[in-house]
Amino acid sequence: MDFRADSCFISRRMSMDDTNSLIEQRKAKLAALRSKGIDPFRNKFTPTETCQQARANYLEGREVALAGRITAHREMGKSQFIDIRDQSGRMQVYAQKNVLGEEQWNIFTHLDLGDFIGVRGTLFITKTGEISVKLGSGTGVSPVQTSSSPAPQPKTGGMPIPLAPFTILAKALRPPPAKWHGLEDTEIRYRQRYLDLIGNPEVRELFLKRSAIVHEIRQFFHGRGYVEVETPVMQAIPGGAAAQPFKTWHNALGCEFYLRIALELYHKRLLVGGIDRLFEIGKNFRNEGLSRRHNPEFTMLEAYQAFGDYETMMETVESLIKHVAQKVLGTLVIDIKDAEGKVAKTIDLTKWKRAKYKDLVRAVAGQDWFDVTPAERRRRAMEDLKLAGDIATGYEDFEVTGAVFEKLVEPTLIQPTFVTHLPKQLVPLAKLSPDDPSTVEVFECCINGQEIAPGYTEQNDPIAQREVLEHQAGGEQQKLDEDFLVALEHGMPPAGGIGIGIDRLCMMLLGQESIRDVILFPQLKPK
RNA sequence: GGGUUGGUAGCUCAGUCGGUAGAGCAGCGGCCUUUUAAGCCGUUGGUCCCGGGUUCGAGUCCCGGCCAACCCA
Repeated sequence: MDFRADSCFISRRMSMDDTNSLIEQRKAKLAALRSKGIDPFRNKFTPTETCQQARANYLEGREVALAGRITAHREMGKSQFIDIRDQSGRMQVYAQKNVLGEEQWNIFTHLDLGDFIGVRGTLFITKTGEISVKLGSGTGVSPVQTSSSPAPQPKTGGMPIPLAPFTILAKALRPPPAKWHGLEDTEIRYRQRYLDLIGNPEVRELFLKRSAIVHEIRQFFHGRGYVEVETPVMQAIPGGAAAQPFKTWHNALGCEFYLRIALELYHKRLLVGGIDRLFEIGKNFRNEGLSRRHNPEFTMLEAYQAFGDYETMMETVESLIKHVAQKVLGTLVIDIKDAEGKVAKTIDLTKWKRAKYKDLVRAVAGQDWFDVTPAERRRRAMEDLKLAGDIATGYEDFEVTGAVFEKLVEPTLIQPTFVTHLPKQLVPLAKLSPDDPSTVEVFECCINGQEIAPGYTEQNDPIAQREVLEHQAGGEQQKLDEDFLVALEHGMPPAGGIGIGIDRLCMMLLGQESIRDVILFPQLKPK
C-alpha cells in the first residue's frame, strides 16, 4: 500500500466527513504506518551520542546515530532537511530520495513536526556551513573508529549503529507550538509547561540553569563539610515560622497532619543529635494567596552550622551566592531586564553592605522614630509616610515599624545588603544581641528589593526558648512543640542558621520578575 | 478579596458604526536534490471562553459566570 495514496484517501475522507483536524490527520498517518507493519512507538533506540556531542566532535564522514524530536523541516523536492532536537541541542538532517528509495522516502516525507525519530548517517557540512547528518550514508554496521576524534562511543557494550537510515520512535498526535512565535499564552505555558519547553528555547535554558543552581548549592555545602538531610514534610505541629499551614489526614493513624511551613525545628533536633553541619533543600507549603512572588509550595534551603553565629552565616550566604553566580552565570554582575527587555538595573554581587535595621528605618522615617511614643509612631506611619493601607488596626508597635521597613526600605535595597539587629519580636527563635537586648542577632540578606535569606544565631537556651514559644502559642498548649523543647533541654550547641528561598534566589540570579517563571509547574486554579 | 486588561483557526494575531469570520505560519495537494523563518502555486480548517439579555440581526452592546496576567489588599 502506498503511503501517498493513504494520504490522498485521508484528505478526501476528512473533507467529506467534515471532521478534518490536525489530530485526526495525524491519527490517520499513525494508522497508515501500522498498516505497513511499522511500530510508531518504539521501546528503545540507542544513539551513539547527543546532537551537541556530534557537533563538537565533527569529522567529515564520521558515522553517527542520533535521536530527537523533529522541530523543523525544509522540503527541497527530491531532498529534504529536517531539524531534530534532543536535550543537548539541535542537529540538521539531510535526506535524499535516491538514497532512501521510494518507499522509505515516502514515509520520511510524511513525518510530522513533533515526532521523535532516530537517524543514522554521516556528518558533513552544507554549502551554508552547517554541520549536518546525511541520512543513510555510511556502512551502518559499526561505529567509525577515528584516532584523532574523541567521539563518544555507544554505551551499549559495542552494539552496532542501527541499520535503518531512520526509525520512528514516537509519533506525535498533536501539533507542537508555533515555529517562531513560540508559545505566548501564559496560561498554556504554565499548565502545559512541556509545550513551553518545546516551543521556547529560552525557557528551557532557564530551567536548566535552575537545575545548575541547585546543583551548585549542594556542591558548595558538601565542600564545606555539610551533611544533606531529609526531615518530615508531614508534621503534627507545623513550627519554625508564622504561616498558615495546609492540613491533611492520615487514615491508619487516624490523626491530622500539617504540611511543613519551615524546616528549622527538625534541623535543630539534629544539632542536638550531633550533626554539626547540615542542610536540606525541600518544599515548604504555606496556605496563602498567590502572587508574582508567592507560590503555595516553594523550595527552601536551610543550613545550620554548630559553633557558628550570625556572622558566620553572613559569610556563608555571601560565599554561597557568589559561588553559585560564578559557576552558573559565569559572572557576579547581573542585569535585571524590564518588560521591554532593556536593562533596568544591575546587581553587583562583588560588593556586600551591612546596615542595622533601626538605622535604615530612621533614615526614611526620621532620626527620632524610636524615641517617640508608639501612638505617635503609628500616626506618623499612617499619615506622614502614607502607609495607612498597610497597617492593620491590630498591629503591635513592632509591626508598625515592620511595615515601614517592608514598604519603604526593603524595595530600595537593590545591591546585596545584610540588614542586622532586627527587633526581637520578629524572630522568636534567635538569640538576643548582647549590645542591644531589644534586638536579636539576626540578618536579612536583601537583594533586588527582596528578602533573599534570613539568618541568625540560633536560640539554644531551652528556658528562654520555652518562654518565647509559650508566649507565641498564646496559651494554646497544642501549638507548642514540646518534643522540640525537650530536645533543646538535652543541650544544643551554639549555632548559626540560614534559610534561603530557592525560587526567589533563582528569580534574582535569572532576572525573572515572576516566581511562576522559575517554577516548572506553578500552582494555578484547576480548570 | 477589590480594580484593570485579556480569552477569535493548531500557533501568533486582526476584526471599523451591530450587517456573510480574516491574515501569516502550521496542515493538506502540486513543483523544486545543500536549505535553514527556504521559495513558488493551489487548498482545508471556527462551540468567536461559557450562560443569559437587547436587537430583524451580536465576535462586536448589556448582565452573570469561568480562567489568566498585572496592580492593590
